[in-house]
Amino acid sequence: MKKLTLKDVAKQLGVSTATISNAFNRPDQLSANKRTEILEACKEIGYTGPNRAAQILRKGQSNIVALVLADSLDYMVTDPVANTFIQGVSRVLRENQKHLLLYAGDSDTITDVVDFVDGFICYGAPRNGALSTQLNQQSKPVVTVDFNLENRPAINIDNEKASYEIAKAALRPGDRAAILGLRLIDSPSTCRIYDSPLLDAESSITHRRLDGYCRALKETGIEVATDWIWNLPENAGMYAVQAAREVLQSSPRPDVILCMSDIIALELLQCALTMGIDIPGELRITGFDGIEEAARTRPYMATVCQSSVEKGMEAAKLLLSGDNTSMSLPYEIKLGETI
Amino acid sequence: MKKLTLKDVAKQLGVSTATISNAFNRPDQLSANKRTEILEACKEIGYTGPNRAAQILRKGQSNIVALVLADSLDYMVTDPVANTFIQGVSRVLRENQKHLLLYAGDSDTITDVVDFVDGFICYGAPRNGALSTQLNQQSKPVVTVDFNLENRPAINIDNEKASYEIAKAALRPGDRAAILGLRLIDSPSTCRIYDSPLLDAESSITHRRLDGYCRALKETGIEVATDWIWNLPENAGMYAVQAAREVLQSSPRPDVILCMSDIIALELLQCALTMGIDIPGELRITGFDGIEEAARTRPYMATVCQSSVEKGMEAAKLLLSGDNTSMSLPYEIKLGETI
DNA sequence: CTGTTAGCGCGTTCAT
DNA sequence: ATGAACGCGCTAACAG
Repeated sequence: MKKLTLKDVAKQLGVSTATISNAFNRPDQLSANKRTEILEACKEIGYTGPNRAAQILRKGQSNIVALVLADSLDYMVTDPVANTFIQGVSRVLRENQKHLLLYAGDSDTITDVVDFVDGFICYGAPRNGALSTQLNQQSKPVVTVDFNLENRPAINIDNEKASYEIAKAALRPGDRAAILGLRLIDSPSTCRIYDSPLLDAESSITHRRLDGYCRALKETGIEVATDWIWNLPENAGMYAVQAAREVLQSSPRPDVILCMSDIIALELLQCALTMGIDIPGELRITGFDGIEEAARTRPYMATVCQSSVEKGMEAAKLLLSGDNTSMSLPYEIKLGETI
Repeated sequence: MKKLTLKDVAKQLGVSTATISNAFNRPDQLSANKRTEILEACKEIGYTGPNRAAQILRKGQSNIVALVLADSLDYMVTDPVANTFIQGVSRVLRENQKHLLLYAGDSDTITDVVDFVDGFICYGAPRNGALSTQLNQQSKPVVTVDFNLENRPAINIDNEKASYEIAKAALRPGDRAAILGLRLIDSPSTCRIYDSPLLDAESSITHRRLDGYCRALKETGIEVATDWIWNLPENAGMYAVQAAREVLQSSPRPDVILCMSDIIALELLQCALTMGIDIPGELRITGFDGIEEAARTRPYMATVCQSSVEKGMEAAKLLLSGDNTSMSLPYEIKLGETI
C-alpha cells in the first residue's frame, strides 16, 4: 500500500488538486461545507495531509528551528544550565507549533540544515568559530544568546556586574582569594592560567565574569595571582574535582573561592566538606547560574541566579517575532549559606 | 544576491545540471579531474552544494532522526536520566552525520515530521498514546526504549529484576517499608495510591519496578499497604519534596523507603537529614537510575545504575543499522551509604 | 468559489 | 563521461 499523494486524493474525490490543498491550507478558499466534506473523505481513505517534505520545498518553510549549542550535543546536554535554556526554548516553540532541531556547535558547517530550517537560536559562541561566520552570512533569522553576532539580535545578562556583586558579597578585606574559571584559555585540561594567552577575551562571557571578580577584588584591596586562577575546559564535574583538589591543597589555603559555575562550586563544596573544612567559617564559596541542584544541596550555595528558562523563552519569542531588538535579562544574587 | 541553484551553477560553468549533481553526490559518475575542477569552481562562486530541502523531497532522506520523548520537551529536558540518554543518542548520530530532532511525546500527532524524518527513536511510552499507534502504522524505522511496540525493535533493562535486587539489599525482616513511586496511577499530583486504578500496568516500566519491590518485600515477609505507596506524577524535585514530607511525617516512620528514581531519593535524603534523621541508622533509602548527582552527594545513594548513555548509543546504532533485534542492557546494583 | 498550470530545486534514467 | 527530460509532491497565481 503506497502512501497517498494529494494528486491521488484529488482524483479519487473527483476534484482538483488545488481544492484538496486549499482544504488543508487555506480554509478561506472554499466553502466550509466542501471543506469538511473533503477533510472527512481524506480521513476515511487515510490521507493525513500534504507531504511535509514537498511543503518545505515549495513553501520554503519547515516549522523547524535549529538550536545551535556552543559545543557537541554530547557535552551540552549534560549541562544543567543549557538544559534549562532548552526547556525555555521548547516551551515557546511548542506554543507556536514549531519543532526543535539540536545542532552541535562543533559541527563543520551549517549547510546540512540551513536550507530547510526556519531560523537559528545560537546559545553561546559555537566552539567552531566558522559557524558564526556562516550563520551571519546566510539570510535566515538568527538570535544569539550569551554572545553577539553583528547585526543580529542578542540576549544576555550583565555578567560583569553580576560577578562583581556576588564577589563583593563574599569578599572581606585581607582575604586570600582564588578563582575557578571556565574556558579562559585554550587548554583541554584543568590548569592554572599563568600567562597563557586568553581565549576570546573580548567576546566570551566567562571573561566578563572574570572582569567582575577582578573589579570587586581590586575594590576590596585583594590581589589574585594568575597561579590562583584555574581554568576548566568544560563545565563538568570531572574537571571541577581536579581543580577543587588543587586549590584546597594550596598552602596557605584561600579564604574565598569564586567559581564561574554552580557545578564547579558544588564539587568544590563536596571536596571541602570531605576534607573537614568548615563552610563558610574557614572557606567561603560562590557559584554562578542558580541551577536546581544548588538549591537541593546543603549548605545552600551563594550564587547568581539567572533564569535560563526565561532566557530560552525570550530567545524563541524573539526569533519567532522577527524583531531585531537585543535585550538584557535580569539576575538575582542569592546569598545562600556558603559565604 | 539570490541563493545559487544547481541550475545556475551548471549554466555558469557550461555543463549540465546532472554533472554538477554528480560532482557532489556520485563521484564515480565523472572523472576525478572534472570533479575537483567543478568543486573548486563552486567554492569560488559560493555554491555550497545542492539545496537540502530539494534533496529531502527527491531522495526521501533527510539525515534527521526524530527522538520522541515520553512527555513534553519542557519536562523531559530537565530529567537527568533522559538527558544522559540523549547524550548517548547524539554521540552516535554525530558519528553518522545525522541530526537530532526532539519531539514531544504529548504532541497530537507525528504527521508534522513523519514525511521527512529518516526514523524514530522512542524513549518511553509517549504520554499521548495515539503517537504509539501512529508510529506503528507508518513505515519508517522505529526503535523503542524502555517500552515495546509490536514488531519494532526495543531496548530495555530488566526493571523487575533490578528493583528486586536493590530492595533485597535494603530490606531486613520486620522492617516497616514505604515506596515512592512514579506514574503508577493517573493523577496530576502527589498522592498515595490507595485503590486507584493502575496506569498502563502492563507496559509501564515503573510497574515492573513495583513488581520487583513487591517480590522482594514478600520474600522478606513484609507487607506494604497501598497508603504507604506514593505516586508522583513526574520525576521532578517539587513532587518528591511533597512525598518526602508526607512519608517522613508518618508515625510510626518507615525503616526503609524504596524510591523509583534518584531524584526522588535525593530529595527524600535531604528532607530526612534536615529533620535530623540518621541515615542509614534510622532510615534506609534506595534510588534508581544512577545519575551523576547521586554520585556527587554524600552520603552516596544506594541505587540501580543503568547506563543511559549506553542505552542511547545502542538505540541510535540499532536504528541506523536497520536491524530488527531487540536487546536487554545490563545494570549494576550500587550499595552506597544509605542502606 | 473552482480548476489549470508553472514551477520550488533537485536526482536519475536513458540515450548519446 | 555527459546532457535532456521527467517527476518527486506540492502551492500560488491566475483564469474562469
